Amino acid sequence: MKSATLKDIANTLGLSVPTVSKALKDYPDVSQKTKTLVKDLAKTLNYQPNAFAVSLRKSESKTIGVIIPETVHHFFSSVLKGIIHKAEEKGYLVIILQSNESYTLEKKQIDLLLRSKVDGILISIANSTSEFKHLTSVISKDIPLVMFDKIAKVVSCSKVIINDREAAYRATTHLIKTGCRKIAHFRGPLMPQNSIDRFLGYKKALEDHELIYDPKLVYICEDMSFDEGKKYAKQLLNDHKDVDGIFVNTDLVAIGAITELNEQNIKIPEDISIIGFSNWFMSSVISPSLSTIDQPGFKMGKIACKLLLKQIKNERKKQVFEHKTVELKTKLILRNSTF
Amino acid sequence: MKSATLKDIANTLGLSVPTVSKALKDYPDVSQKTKTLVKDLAKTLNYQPNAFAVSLRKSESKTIGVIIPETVHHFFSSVLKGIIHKAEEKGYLVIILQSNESYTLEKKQIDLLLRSKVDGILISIANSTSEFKHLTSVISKDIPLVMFDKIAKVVSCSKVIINDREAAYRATTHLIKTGCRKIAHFRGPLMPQNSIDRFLGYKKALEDHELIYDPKLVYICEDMSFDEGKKYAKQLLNDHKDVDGIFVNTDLVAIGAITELNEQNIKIPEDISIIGFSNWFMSSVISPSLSTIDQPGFKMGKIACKLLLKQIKNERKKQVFEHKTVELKTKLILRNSTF
DNA sequence: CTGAAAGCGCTTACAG
DNA sequence: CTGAAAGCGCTTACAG
Repeated sequence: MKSATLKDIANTLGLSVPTVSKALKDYPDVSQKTKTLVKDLAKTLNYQPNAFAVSLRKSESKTIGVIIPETVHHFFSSVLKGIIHKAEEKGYLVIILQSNESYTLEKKQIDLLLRSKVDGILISIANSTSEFKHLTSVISKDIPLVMFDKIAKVVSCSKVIINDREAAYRATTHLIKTGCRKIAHFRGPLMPQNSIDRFLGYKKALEDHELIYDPKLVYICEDMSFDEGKKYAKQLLNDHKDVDGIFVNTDLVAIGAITELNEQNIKIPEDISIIGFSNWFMSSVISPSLSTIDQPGFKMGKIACKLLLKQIKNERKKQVFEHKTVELKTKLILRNSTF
Repeated sequence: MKSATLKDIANTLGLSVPTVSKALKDYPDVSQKTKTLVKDLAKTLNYQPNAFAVSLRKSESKTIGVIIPETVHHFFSSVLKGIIHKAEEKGYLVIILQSNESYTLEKKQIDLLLRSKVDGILISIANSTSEFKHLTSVISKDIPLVMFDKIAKVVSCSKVIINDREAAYRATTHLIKTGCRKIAHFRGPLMPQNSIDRFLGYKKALEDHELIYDPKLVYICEDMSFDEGKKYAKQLLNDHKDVDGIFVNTDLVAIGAITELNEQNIKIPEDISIIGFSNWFMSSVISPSLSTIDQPGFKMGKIACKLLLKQIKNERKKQVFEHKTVELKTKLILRNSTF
C-alpha cells in the first residue's frame, strides 16, 4: 500500500495541500475546525511526511555520519554507543562507516558522506592518515566536523580528546614509583597523534625520574593487535633480559604481552610489571588483571555528538560557532599486573 | 560555498537542465560534443547530484537501517562489521540503532527507520520483544526486512541464524563425554528463541545420554552479564556442591562464572568443567581459556545484508523474492576449561 | 481563514 | 539531437 500524502488528505477533505500542511503543523492562521478534521484523517491514514521531500525542501537530513577505524573494538564501540545515544535523544540518525585504519578508505568514506548529504561528520582518523585535505574540504563545504580521540591537530574543528601525554606519564611514573628501573614501551604507529603523545609521556616520565631513555626499548606496533603484543614480548625477553616494566599503548597489545610472559613463566609483576592503556573490559578478567588507564569512551561519544549537533544548530541559525576542544579526565586503574 | 546544480551547468553552457542531466548519464541521444562539454564543467565545478532530490525522484535512499540490542558486544559488533562491509560494497549506507534489549525502544526505532525511509531493515530482536506487530507492519509496508541471530519464528521474512539447539547439544554432549555427570545450565531469558533453543539442546543432550534433567540446575540470566555469571556460580556452589559441569548461554557469563570459581579455588576443569557459547575474543585469553561454540558473526552480517539487498533489488524490479532462511555452521572450540 | 504560486533539484516521457 | 512539460512531496511567502 502506498503511504498517504498531503495531497491524499487534501483531496478527501476538499482542501488545498498548503492548508493541510499548515493544519498539521498548527499554524495559527488555520481554523480549529480544519485542524481537527485534518489531524483526525492524518491519524487514521497513518500519515507520515515524506522524509525525502522534507529533506529536499529544508536541505537537511537529520542524519550524521561517523567514521571509526574499527567496530569490533572495545573503545570505539563504546564511543559509538555514546554517539548513537546522544543523536537519538536529539532526533538524529547515525550512519556508521569503518575505515580499517586506511587513509584511502577514509577519503572515500568522507566523500560518500558528503554525497549523501549528512548534516555533520564525526571522525576518529586512521593510523595511515597523514594528509588532511579530505577533512579540510568538509569544513570548507560548511559541513560541521568534529574529531575525537585520534585527531589531527592542524585541522581546525572541535575536538574531544584525553590528555594522552599526561596519562602516559602517570602510567609510566607508577611503574617507576613501584620500583621498575628498566622500562620498555610498546608504542603505536608513528603517525597518530595519540601514539606520539603516549610515547612522549613515557619518555618524559623516565627523564623526570632520572632514568635513561633508551630507544632500543621502544617497540613499534603496526596494527595494535594481540599477536603483536605476544611477538614483541618474546623479542623483548630475547633482547633485554633485565627489563622490569612495560608500558603498552593499548590494552589488547598488553594482553598479548601478558600471555607470552605467562607462557614463559615470567612472574607478573614480580619479574616484569605491565601497564596498559584504555581499560578494555577483558583487562579486568585476565590473569593477572591488567593495570591500565581508563579512557571514557561512552562519554567521549556523547560529548563529541553534542558538540556536533550544537554546531549544526548554530550554523542553521547563521550564528557563529566557536570550535571547542574538550579534554576528558582519565583514571589510573591499578590491578595485579603492577605493584 | 553552495554546491553546483544541474541548473548552474545548464546556465553557463546555455543548455537546458534535462540535456545536462542526460549528458552526465551518457544517454545515447545526446551528442558527444555536449557530453564532453557538460562533463568537463561538471568536473571543474565538482558537481555532485543532490541526494535529496534523487531520493525524492526515485523514492529510494540507498540506505538501510540496522537494529541490534547492544553495540559494545563482541558478537553484535562483528555482525555489524559484516553488514557495513557488504553494504559499502554494494553502494549502500548503514544507519545503526541500539535497542538495549528493550521492546519499547525497538518499536520506536522501527518507526524512526520507517519515517526516514530506509530501503530495508536488518534486525536482531530484543529479549523483551514478544509481540511482533511492529515487524509485520514493516513487511506490510513493503519494506524488506531480514532478521538475524535473535529472530521471531512467526514473522515471515528472510533469516540468518545458527542452529542453536544443535550447537548447545554438541557443547553439552562434550561435557558428558569428558565425564561430567551433573551438569548445570546458565540460560538466557525466557523469551528469545535462541536462549530457548540452547536450553532445549542442553536438555536433549542430557536425556539422550541417560542423565537426569533437573530444573533446579537451570539458572536464568536476565541481562547476560559478567556479574550474573559470578552471582549464579556462587549460588550454584552453595546449592549443589556436586555439580561437575556448566553449560553457559554466552561467553561473557561463563567468564563471570570462571572468575568466581577461580576465587573460590575450584579447579577448572578438574572439579567443574565449563563451556560457553559465542567465542568472544576474551575467551581465548582468560585462564583457564574457555571452551565454547564459535558463532560466525562477521559472516552472518555479510549474508544478512546480502539477502536484504537482493530483496530490495528484486522488489524494485517487481520480481517476487522468496524468503530464505540461511543456517550458518558453528564450531566446537575446545580449550582449557573442559577436558 | 484558505489557496494559488513558486520552488527545492532531479528525472523521464514526449514533442519537435 | 535538444528542450518544454510534468511531477516526486513538501513548505513558505503572498494574495485575496
